[in-house]
Amino acid sequence: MNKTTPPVPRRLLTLRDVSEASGVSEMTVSRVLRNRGDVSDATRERVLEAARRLGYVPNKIAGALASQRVNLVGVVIPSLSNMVFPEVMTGISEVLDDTGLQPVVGVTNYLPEREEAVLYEMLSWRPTGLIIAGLEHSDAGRAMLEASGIPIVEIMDIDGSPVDSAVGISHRRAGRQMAEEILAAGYRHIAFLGTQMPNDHRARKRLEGFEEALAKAGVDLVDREFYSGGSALLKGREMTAAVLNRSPDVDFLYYSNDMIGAGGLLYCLDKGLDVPGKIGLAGFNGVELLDGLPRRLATMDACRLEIGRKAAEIVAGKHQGVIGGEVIELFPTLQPGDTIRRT
Amino acid sequence: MNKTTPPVPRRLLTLRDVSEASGVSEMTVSRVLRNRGDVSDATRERVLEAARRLGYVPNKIAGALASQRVNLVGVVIPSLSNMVFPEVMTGISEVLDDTGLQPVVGVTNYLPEREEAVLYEMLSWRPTGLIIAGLEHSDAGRAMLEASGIPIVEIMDIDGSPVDSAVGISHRRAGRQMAEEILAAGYRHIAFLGTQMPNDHRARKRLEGFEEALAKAGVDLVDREFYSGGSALLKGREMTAAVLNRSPDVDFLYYSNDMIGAGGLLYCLDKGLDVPGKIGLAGFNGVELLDGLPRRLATMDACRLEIGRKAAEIVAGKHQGVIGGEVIELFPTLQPGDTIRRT
DNA sequence: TTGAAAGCGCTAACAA
DNA sequence: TTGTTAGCGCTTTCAA
Repeated sequence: MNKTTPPVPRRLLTLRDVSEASGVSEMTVSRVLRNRGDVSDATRERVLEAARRLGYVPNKIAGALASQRVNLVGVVIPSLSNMVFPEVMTGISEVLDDTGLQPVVGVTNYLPEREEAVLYEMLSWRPTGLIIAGLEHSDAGRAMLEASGIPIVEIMDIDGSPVDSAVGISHRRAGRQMAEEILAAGYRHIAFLGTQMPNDHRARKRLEGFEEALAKAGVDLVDREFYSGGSALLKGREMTAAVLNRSPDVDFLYYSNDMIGAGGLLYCLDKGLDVPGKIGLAGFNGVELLDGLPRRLATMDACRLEIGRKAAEIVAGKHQGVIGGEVIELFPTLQPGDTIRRT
Repeated sequence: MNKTTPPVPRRLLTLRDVSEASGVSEMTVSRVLRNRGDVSDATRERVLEAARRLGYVPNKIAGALASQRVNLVGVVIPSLSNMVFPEVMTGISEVLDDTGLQPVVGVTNYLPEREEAVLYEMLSWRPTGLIIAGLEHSDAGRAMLEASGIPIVEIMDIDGSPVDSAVGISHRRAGRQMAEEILAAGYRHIAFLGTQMPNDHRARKRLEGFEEALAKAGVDLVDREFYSGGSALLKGREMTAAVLNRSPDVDFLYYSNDMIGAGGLLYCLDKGLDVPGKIGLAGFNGVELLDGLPRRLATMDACRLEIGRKAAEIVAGKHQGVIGGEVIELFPTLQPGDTIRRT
């Protein structure tokens, strides 16, 4: 079948094989392959040639055990499918790429017990550091983090007490800010549309901040609607239809994320509703998808890229002089777009 | 600060610590923690209690080295941000969750040199198996895969020669099928809009198949437009505007993915064009986003979930009796939606 | 049912 | 600049 396949070894190659093939001690081979210590150019060449010819791939398991060093950074996030975490990952990768550290992703699906299992699994590989979304963990999870002895960075959120370091925004404040903007524009009959996720603490905090600011102005939510599963864009349409039917006097729709907000916007435009005159809309996240919609949905950027970058910097030890335990708050910008009345 | 933090150990715990705390040999502790061999209930309890109390997390590095077994499956994909790979990951996780195997993701950004680096890094952890997108790899990459001695599953595409096993669809055929559908509907002035990505071999093959089928009917592409970077939805609009300006007689727009297709659809609807009467559109992937659009874009489902599942099953050894080297072709369904004329 | 010895493949530390 | 020795923390194997 294969004409030019190099002879498939019956067992995996070890340093010893390269050592024998190059006539140099294992130790020197190890030095060459790690670019460590002084090795003569001649020796280096011999070793590299032999390693290449044999197709040797080092065994990091043995290396890590011997050196007590692992170039892995655990990243624990609730989901990959909602557009926000891929961007966080991008920020993390950007920074780690220069450091020799490798991110390893674990996904929890917003389930505390999954988080615990993922954490246990990750920590058992003794990573150099760990980045984890959110400040809320099970007691056991928190205990593991505390006992891990490595830098822990909790990301996305800063409304709470981190185990070690934290990088994020205040979702409570973000909710408040949006509420204030909406009130300032004169809307008073406001509904909330969000995900049915008891463990999405950030969405919960945004809603709390939102209602708090409304209450301060003597305004209560007129209606609320929750969904779970399915196409967010479609759900946004359906929820919006439901709310507008049930509460015809509503003049503002606050969505817990941009995808359902986009669905709501498309629905309103389909129906020929006057946006933002008769009815305003706002989402959250600042996803780039919004740029292509017929009208720009009001939103707040969640600083995803920057959160990833800063978290990676902390793990990589780039914030020198700090003994850990730093909290970095980022400040999202409110993008009023075209779906909030100008005042 | 912390009232109830368990005493933070100055060094990480080892089996020996649990052994001493429970008065049982390391070997027996190891057995208990792995549920292996016969251990009396009394001993088991003592050990588990001690491990829990100390907050012991096993060191998988040492375990893997000693046992020559690693419960990791490498997954190498080009990108996390385009909606298709998260779904593949979901399929993989679904199957692996029952097997004790853990996926570890590496992202290549469609760069062959990154792929090579990621592969090297992954293989150096001696995973149980490896799932990798695409059939095209650098020579060195292919050599590493062949020498790895583990099950390799190349996914998404079957138009080529796999190193070992493969699960995917024929993108060439998918392109042909869509072309035939479009021709059957009577469209003749067809343009292609896609990504500017020399290393997106699957998009390339779809276009090749597409043009091949057109040629068979004596039809040539009227126009083509490529983009890179930015919001796909917005780019879809811009590209569509450009094509319609440049080639006013175009009656069909074939997009290389659903996101730009969705942008194009929104643009056409904005402009009040008669879709699908005067102009038809089609994308590729079958992303759930499409469900929320004002009109359903024609597309082909890429079988992402199923590809992930099948690949994981192969790696997990669930296809017994097969000695490896199996190729599983899946058959995407063409969803004509509302953007191709009915004939 | 439990324990003791050997060693997985590599690297730290030291010696030559 | 190169080599030797002694583990890293666990599991395999074999003995008790």
